[in-house]
Amino acid sequence: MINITFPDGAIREYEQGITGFDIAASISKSLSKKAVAVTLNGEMQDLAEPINADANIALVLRDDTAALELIRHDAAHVMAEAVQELFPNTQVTIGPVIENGFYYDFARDEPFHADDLQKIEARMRQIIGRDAKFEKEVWTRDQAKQYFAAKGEDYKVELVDAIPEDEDVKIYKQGEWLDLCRGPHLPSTGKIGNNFKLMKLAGAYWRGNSDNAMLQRIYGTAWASEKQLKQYLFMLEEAEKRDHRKLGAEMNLFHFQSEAPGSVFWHPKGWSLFSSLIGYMRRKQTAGGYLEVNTPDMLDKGLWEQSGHWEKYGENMFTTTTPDERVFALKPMNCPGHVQIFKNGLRSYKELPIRLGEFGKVHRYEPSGALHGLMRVRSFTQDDAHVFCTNEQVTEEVIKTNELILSIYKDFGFTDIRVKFSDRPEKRIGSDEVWDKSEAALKNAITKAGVDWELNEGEGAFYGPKLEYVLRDAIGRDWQCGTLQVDLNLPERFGAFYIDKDGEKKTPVMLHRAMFGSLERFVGILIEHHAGAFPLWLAPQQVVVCPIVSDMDDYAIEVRDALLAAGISAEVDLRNEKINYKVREHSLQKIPAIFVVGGREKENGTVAIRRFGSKAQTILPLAEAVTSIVLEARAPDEV
RNA sequence: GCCGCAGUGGCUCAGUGGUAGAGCACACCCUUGGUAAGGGUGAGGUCGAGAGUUCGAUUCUCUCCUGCGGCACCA
Repeated sequence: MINITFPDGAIREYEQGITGFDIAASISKSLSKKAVAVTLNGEMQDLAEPINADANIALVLRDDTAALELIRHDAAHVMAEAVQELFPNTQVTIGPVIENGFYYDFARDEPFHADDLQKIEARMRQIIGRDAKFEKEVWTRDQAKQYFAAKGEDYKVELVDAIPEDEDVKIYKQGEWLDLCRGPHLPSTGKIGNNFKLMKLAGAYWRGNSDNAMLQRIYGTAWASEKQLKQYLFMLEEAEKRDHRKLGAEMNLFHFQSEAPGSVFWHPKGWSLFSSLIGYMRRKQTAGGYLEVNTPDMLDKGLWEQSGHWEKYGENMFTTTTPDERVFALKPMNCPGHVQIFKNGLRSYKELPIRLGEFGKVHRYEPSGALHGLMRVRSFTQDDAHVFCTNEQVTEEVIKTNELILSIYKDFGFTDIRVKFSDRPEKRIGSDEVWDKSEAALKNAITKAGVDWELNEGEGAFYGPKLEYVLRDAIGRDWQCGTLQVDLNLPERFGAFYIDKDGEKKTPVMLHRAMFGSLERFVGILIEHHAGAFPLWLAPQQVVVCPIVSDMDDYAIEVRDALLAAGISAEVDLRNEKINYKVREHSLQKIPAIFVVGGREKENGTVAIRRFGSKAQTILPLAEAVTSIVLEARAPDEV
């Protein structure tokens, strides 16, 4: 007999080899119907798996969050079966659960088409209707390899080979179909339910490696209930409405065109936003002890060879050859330029730390398929800075920078921040000893700063380890923005030094950091975060004044001028249109405030204010209205 | 870069092997209307680029460019 402990602490005795299903049945019939799996000492397993020793168990019911993973995983299996039934010459590869759903990668000579998805989905519903049991078998390695080889499933053979020697080769059958799988699964396909949808087709490399074959991936979403599925689909629609590319065009902020792929044409309103960000950041940096500089966009190839960029970053660089045959590269980073400023003249330890900031526009030849609106471009502006300091100052500078970064995100309403620590990449410069030092220094500093971080192995910059600040927007999407890197390599390569107390030359440590990261991307994030409805301080156009009839035009202009004089960006809409029309149009443009002026307002020297997102009208004397807008339009650092 | 899909007036989209249409936007006229689309008239397109098939291509084929969804890469 074995002792089974339940979540409420109750202990019951059962015969050895009893299954989760039997245990559920021993408690109640309804429980045995609802249960889909069991966690044994915290690990989920099949309901049908025998339990052979004392254990803590908890039954997993179909509506539990934990069951969602099984629903999605099983949906992937069913999709694979459906695909093989419909398209016999298709190999199956892997099909994991992902956030919100699942996918399965297939190898097939013919491409799938969008309308195949409906067919596959219909077949999946049939398979689910058959309600076949998921049955686990343990095979020998050879048996599995022979089976899959005979079926022409080359990828599965490779997967069997990759299973560690001490692990069983598990097979799950669902009716006639079977797959190599670690499990666990639901009791039967019927438990998956019908709340799933195939979403899209995509190419994906086998094992995520671009040297490997391109497979065909089908993505699906699956949920426990219809309500959840609908909610998810609704959320996707909402996200689409916020798409910065769509809003950017509608709100006349910027555009792209094919002659400059990946480079932005900023329109007046978009540039106003962009400039507000720079103005804000300039104030924050000045307050933080930074000095602003500006360095050349194009520098001789030789300098990039010296920095190591030519070798390690060359494939991302734009170059140009002048009529006199010199080769220049457009800067992909600002650091080499900043080192030149540091080096220009003798530096004393008394000057350190020196913090040089630049709103530098960098150019990077990004793979064509990576381009994506403002989020991924080929030329972008960084709020880049380099802090030159002594070894002893690293910790304090990292802590300061970290504080500054977090306070900035907070000003923009981002409080859900994750920090990733990326250590040495394969493609790098400098010795392992130097890397040991710089990684330790950065780790030590952020630990002191009290930052929780997760390791991002091998993702550092080629010259040093880095922190990446990932922020989560209003609808739960993550964006990488800030970065903070410790660099012991470039200063040495460039022969930068300062004279220390003892009169000796010392090589400074260089911290690279950006807070917005890319201004372009940050604007994109803000557009999506606010769904285009910017807070007053950022809104490119803050107020529009609309006269109701043309007799009020002169007063409307007076109101507009009062706003302009107070530093508010305001326009007046004198068009021969009804007030309804004007309100609609300016609301679609998400202008934060519409000042409506008619006969009553003109007579009383007031304005009727309608704020974006509300139908309410507030009547205020003009001077008061201007003051309240001015107060609200202050940047967060000026409040 | 790789896989798949797409590219028609400023925007959203319809359509055809015999050189194109709608709505919105735009211009002009009428209308002066209190908080999400008043009415009329008009102008606007070498149907992404190049080549091929054809008597004839925006439509079919190929190549390229750009975009979209992923993958890979990354701020």
